[in-house]
Formats: sequence, C-alpha cells, structure tokens
Amino acid sequence: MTSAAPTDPDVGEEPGRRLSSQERRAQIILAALTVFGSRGYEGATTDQVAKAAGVSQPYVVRLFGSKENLFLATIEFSLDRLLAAFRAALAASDEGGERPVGKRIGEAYVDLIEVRGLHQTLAHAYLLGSNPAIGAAARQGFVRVWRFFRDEVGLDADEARTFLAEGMLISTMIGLRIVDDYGSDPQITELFRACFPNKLPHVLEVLPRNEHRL
Amino acid sequence: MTSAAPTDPDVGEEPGRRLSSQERRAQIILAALTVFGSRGYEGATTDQVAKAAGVSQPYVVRLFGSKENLFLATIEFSLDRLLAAFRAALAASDEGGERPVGKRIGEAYVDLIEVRGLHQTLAHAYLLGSNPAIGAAARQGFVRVWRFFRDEVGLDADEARTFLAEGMLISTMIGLRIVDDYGSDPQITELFRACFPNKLPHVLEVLPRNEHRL
DNA sequence: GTCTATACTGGGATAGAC
DNA sequence: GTCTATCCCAGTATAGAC
Repeated sequence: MTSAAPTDPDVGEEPGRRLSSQERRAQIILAALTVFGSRGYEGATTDQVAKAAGVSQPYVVRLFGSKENLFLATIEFSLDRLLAAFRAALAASDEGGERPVGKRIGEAYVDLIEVRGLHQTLAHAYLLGSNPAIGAAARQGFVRVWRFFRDEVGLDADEARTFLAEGMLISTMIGLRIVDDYGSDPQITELFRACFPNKLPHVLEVLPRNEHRL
Repeated sequence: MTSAAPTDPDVGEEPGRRLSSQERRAQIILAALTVFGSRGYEGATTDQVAKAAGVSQPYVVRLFGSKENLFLATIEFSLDRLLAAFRAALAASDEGGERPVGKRIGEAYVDLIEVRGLHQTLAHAYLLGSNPAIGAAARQGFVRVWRFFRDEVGLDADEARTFLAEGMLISTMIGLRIVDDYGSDPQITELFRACFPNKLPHVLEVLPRNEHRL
C-alpha cells in the first residue's frame, strides 16, 4: 500500500479514484492553508503540504510550478472565500433584516475559522509586503476587502477602518492560539473573552483545540 | 581590511574598537529586528542578520546560542521598548494633560516605526502561536500589553480591545508596506489615509521608502 | 571577542518512469 | 495524473585558530 491517505483535512476521497487536476488543486490548496497558516510562508514546506494532502512532494510542485505560486493561489482562494462569506452575510441582512449588517459580517468572519488556516495564512501574507510578488498580491487583496466595505456595504472611511481593525485583532488572537491556554491561564482567559465579546461559545467550539501541531 | 562595516542600521561604531559582548548583543538585536521584520522568523537567515550587524554569521549564533534564542531576545527587546514608549506617553499625559491619553499612546505606537522592524517582528511573533517556545513568549507578551491598558491606563475591557485592534491594523499596514504604492495607486492612497486618520505626514516621513529590500 | 573553514541537514526543484 | 529517485543550494551550527 503505497497510496498514502494520511491526515487529509479535506473531504473524504474514495481511495481508488484518480482525481482531475482541478480537484487535486483544490484539495492541495485546502491542505496548504493549514500548513501555511501555522508555519507561515517560509516556515512551511512543500512536503508538509503534500503529506497533508496525501500526495507526493514533487507533485505539489509540479501542479503549481513553485512554492511561491502555491502560496499565491492559496491567498487568492482565501480572499475569494472571505468575500463570498461577507457577501452572503450582507445579502442575508438585506432580506431578513433582523440583526445589523455589521454584526452579521463580523460573525461571518469568525465562522471562517472552519476553513482551517485561512485567517492565519492571510495574516502571514499581509506581513510579506517586502516580497515582490507576494507583497503585491497581499496589498491588492487587502484593497479588495477595503473596497467591499466601502462600496458594497456602503461604510464611510472611518467605519470601514474600524471593521478592518477588529478583523485584524481577531486574526491575531487566532494566530496566537490563545485558546490553548484558555481556562488554564486567567490572564489569557480574560483577554480572550474581551476580544470576542459575543460569539465566545461558538469560537470555543470551532477552534481546533488539539490537533494543530500537524 | 577584513573588518566589514556594511549596511549597519545601528548607530555609528568606531571602526577600530572592540565592543563588549553586551554592546554587540544590543547591536545585533537591532539588526535582527529589521531582518525578522521583513522576512519573518523562518524567512530570515542568521547570515542576513550578521551582515546587517557587520559581524560574522557564526558569531551571531555563538552569542545567542541559536536562531530561535535570537528571535526570543528580539521579541523581548521589542516589548520592553514598546511598553517603555507607552509608559512615557502615559506619564506625559498625566502631567501636561493637554491631549487625551489615548491619542498620545496611539502616536507613541506610530512613532515606534523609527525602531525599524519592531511592529513587523512582533506581528510575526503573534502568528507563531503553534511554535512551542515562540508561541508561549508571544502570548505572554501580548498579555503584557493587554495588562498595561487595563491596569496602568485603567481602561475597561472594551476600550482596551479597541486599542489593541487599532494597533493590529496599524501593524498590518506597516507589514503590507502600503507606503510603497502610496501616491501612485489611488486605492492604496485612500486606504492608507483612512488607516492613519491623523499622523499621516509623520508616518510618510518616517516610513522607510526605498531601502527596505535589504 | 571574533573570524575562517566546514560539517550536516533539510528542502525546492528536476528527470524520467509508470 | 502521479510517483521515485535524486540533484543541489542554502542555511544552521560546530570546531578551532587568532
């Protein structure tokens, strides 16, 4: 049995079947998200990604051309996913109209924790401004989010800034893995509670408690 | 002339003189800040740090024991510096009392741009929660800042959270190197302006425009 | 206190088979 | 579409001289 089907974070794939190139790409991007998320761009290895996706390391490189390209693809996927979630929240508010838009979008952001590594990977990208290719993509991606708040939600500059700021804080808390010490360390517990004023139970349930050491 | 004195970001060091171990450590930490800041923990190499500090690569390792230890020392330095700046701003407000504390502290945070790489290095650390040693240090460091706002400034949980959030946004903007496209790209320009409602001129002056590609 | 030389390892990428 | 084998560079760390 050489065909390894190890710690796939993705959906169940029938063992015997050969996937299309597109399916594989999607699967690998999901895996890359978790690896890049916890180790960062440079810290992550294509082999870790390959292992997580259940394919060989050279194949990952083959499919994306290079580690850098894989990272760029992963960022793009993340932003598409993020904006899709925001738009859904916006649309839901327009109709149902029970709770304010802001609250809905905020919750959508937290819910994205379910896409493992998404927040952290984006945060890593945002720190790579000095990198020619990645930096450009990151800036452009951040602007996309900004435009969403300004143009689609219709916020003014100040309101939009506040949203971005709260989002960055949430990402930081996730990146810090503050949950690990939640409950045991009172300082951490207080900080954590304060940063997720609402949504606390949901977050605690969703955040990966143990198996994050891949 | 073997004694290289290349791109030292630090203060002028008389060429002929032998520094004490402590002086060297300080000098290397300053250099490490710029390198870790732009490349991240894994992306940075001890050789780049050595070059920036004007010493040999093995000596950097010798002095700190390992790259990881160097990073931990760099984080600790950054936090000490950060809190010192905050405390100074707090004290100044208590006396002079012209402008509100919050504004002063916010400005102090932005002013720290002058310590090259400080914001970015801390931001990188905050993303390394999965790393046993670094993650623990990062969490503990973040809590120190939190406690400052709660205990020393006397903010309630909600106010403190807002401060942290705005800080994370500023760090993100710096990490993204949004300045690079300031002026040329109108989108970026708008975003940048919105994120630094005040302090814009100061930031533009201080932020390293060109030589950030080390 | 600081360097040069170097050992050792890990990881991205390529070649080529199946 | 996917693997195995492998090349090769980059980068941390050590040994030991000055």
